[in-house]
Amino acid sequence: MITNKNCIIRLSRYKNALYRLQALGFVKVFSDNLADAVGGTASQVRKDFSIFGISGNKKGGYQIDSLLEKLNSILGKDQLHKVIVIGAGHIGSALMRYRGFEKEGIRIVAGFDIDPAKINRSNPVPVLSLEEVKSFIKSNGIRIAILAVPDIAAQSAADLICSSGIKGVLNFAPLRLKNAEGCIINNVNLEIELENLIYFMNVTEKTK
Amino acid sequence: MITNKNCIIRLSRYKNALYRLQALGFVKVFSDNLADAVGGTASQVRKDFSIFGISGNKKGGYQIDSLLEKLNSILGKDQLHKVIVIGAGHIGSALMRYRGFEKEGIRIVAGFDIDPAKINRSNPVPVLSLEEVKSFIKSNGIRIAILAVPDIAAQSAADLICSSGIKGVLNFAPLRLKNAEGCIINNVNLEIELENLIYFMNVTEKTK
DNA sequence: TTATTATTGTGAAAAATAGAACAATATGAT
DNA sequence: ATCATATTGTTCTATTTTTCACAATAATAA
Ligand SMILES: NC(=O)c1ccc[n+]([C@@H]2O[C@H](COP(=O)([O-])OP(=O)(O)OC[C@H]3O[C@@H](n4cnc5c(N)ncnc54)[C@H](O)[C@@H]3O)[C@@H](O)[C@H]2O)c1
Ligand SMILES: NC(=O)c1ccc[n+]([C@@H]2O[C@H](COP(=O)([O-])OP(=O)(O)OC[C@H]3O[C@@H](n4cnc5c(N)ncnc54)[C@H](O)[C@@H]3O)[C@@H](O)[C@H]2O)c1
Repeated sequence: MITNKNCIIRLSRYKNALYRLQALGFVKVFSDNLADAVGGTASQVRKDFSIFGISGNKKGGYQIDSLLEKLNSILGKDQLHKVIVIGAGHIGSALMRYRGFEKEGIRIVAGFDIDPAKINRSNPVPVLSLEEVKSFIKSNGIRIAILAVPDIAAQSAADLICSSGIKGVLNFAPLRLKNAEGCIINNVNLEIELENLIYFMNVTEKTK
Repeated sequence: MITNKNCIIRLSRYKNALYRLQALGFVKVFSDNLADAVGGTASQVRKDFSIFGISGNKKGGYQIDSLLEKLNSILGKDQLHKVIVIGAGHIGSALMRYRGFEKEGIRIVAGFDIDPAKINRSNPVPVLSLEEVKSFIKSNGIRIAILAVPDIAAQSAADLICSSGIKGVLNFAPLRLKNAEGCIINNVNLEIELENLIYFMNVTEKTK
């Protein structure tokens, strides 16, 4: 089993680059084209493919369409993923209004909030009461949730949705959540992203 | 020079955990407490500290206050960082309204948009015209920008701000930007984050 | 004071990841 | 039909990152 997160991120990048190349009319691609496109080495591209049993043609490179098919299958993109958002505040609303996920086969189907003032059943993405979340998850077979509630509420919200059948959570609250058995929690911590950027800005500055 | 991004992210996590412990009244901490708090191993905590010349006391652990001082200094948190946001749309507005950055010494001082309808000089965080961005960066000594414009506009916006003196960019547009010499661009790609989550959900499901 | 214990700091080992090298081979040229 | 060339697939090598292990030593107890 591949546990290398960076490797999987590269697969996503290859896939995105391939769509761009395809849109430009290209039919085949070489490992060094892909390396250029995502900022890696040709050797790593081939190694990544080799790990997943993807092969091309000696001297002929890779057929973009069949390569995309394989990558999409590995990345689970051969099906639509329904996602819910917990917390319809600033971040939650921005995500619910974002139309860019659809083209990736990711559809935000509903938001949930504890504040009655946030509830709106007639939105393009309806915002429902948190009390309905359990039954919504079960009856719609939802497996993925984005957590965008205040820090203080994040753990209890995570517990609630995981016990309702959610298998993967993308958490925006800047704290480490205890994850329930069988549920993966990934974090998007923007404070830390900025701190990281600042660190590397400072060291490159000093080195120069 | 340390180029290990994960290591720097861990330093941020240690720092955050230390503030929580401090708030709970703790004065000293051991490597295994920190390991528990951030989800790592005690020896990695000590190794991370050792890399940066941070030392504690044999049998006595680490003094939280002096440890925080050192981590904060490494992470550049002994000064306020002024940040601008380019693109006052969904994501940009959410970030500008977010009050959680202040406690991290990160202050969003202005937003910029190309759409006159988005301009609002009386907001708590004013939204100005993109035409003003160059002079704003120079006269306020801004070094960091968050890029939250549509994909199609991202490269030209990045070029503009980097040539105006920005040294670090946190980019939300889901594409790889060519970075100008002397300017670091880090990406927050939520599509890829979700894809990654889906991949690992699927493999753990299959393995189980 | 001396012994015991807990914890650090770090060098060495192991594991994971990336990169280089090159044989194998398909393609296109002559 | 043969040769030259370009590109893959994979093995081998190098680098990076993590973990282990334990001597050094400070704190505490006897
Ligand atoms: N807004 C940002 O730019 C930003 C940046 C970084 C991190 N974050 C983090 O993202 C999270 C959300 O931030 P935000 O700015 O959107 O906050 P927000 O206050 O705007 O929105 C939070 C929403 O969650 C709802 N809520 C509270 N408890 C709930 C519960 N138990 N179940 C469901 N809904 C609940 C609130 O009613 C509110 O609508 C926070 O943890 C914050 O730290 C936000
Ligand atoms: N909203 C989300 O949840 C989300 C999620 C993932 C990625 N993103 C990415 O973040 C970026 C912004 O998304 P959004 O939803 O906030 O878009 P948006 O359309 O709501 O906002 C973009 C803003 O940028 C402004 N703009 C356009 N060109 C500009 C320029 N050259 N300079 C300055 N401002 C300019 C527009 O006027 C608009 O106000 C996009 O690249 C998007 O793909 C957004």
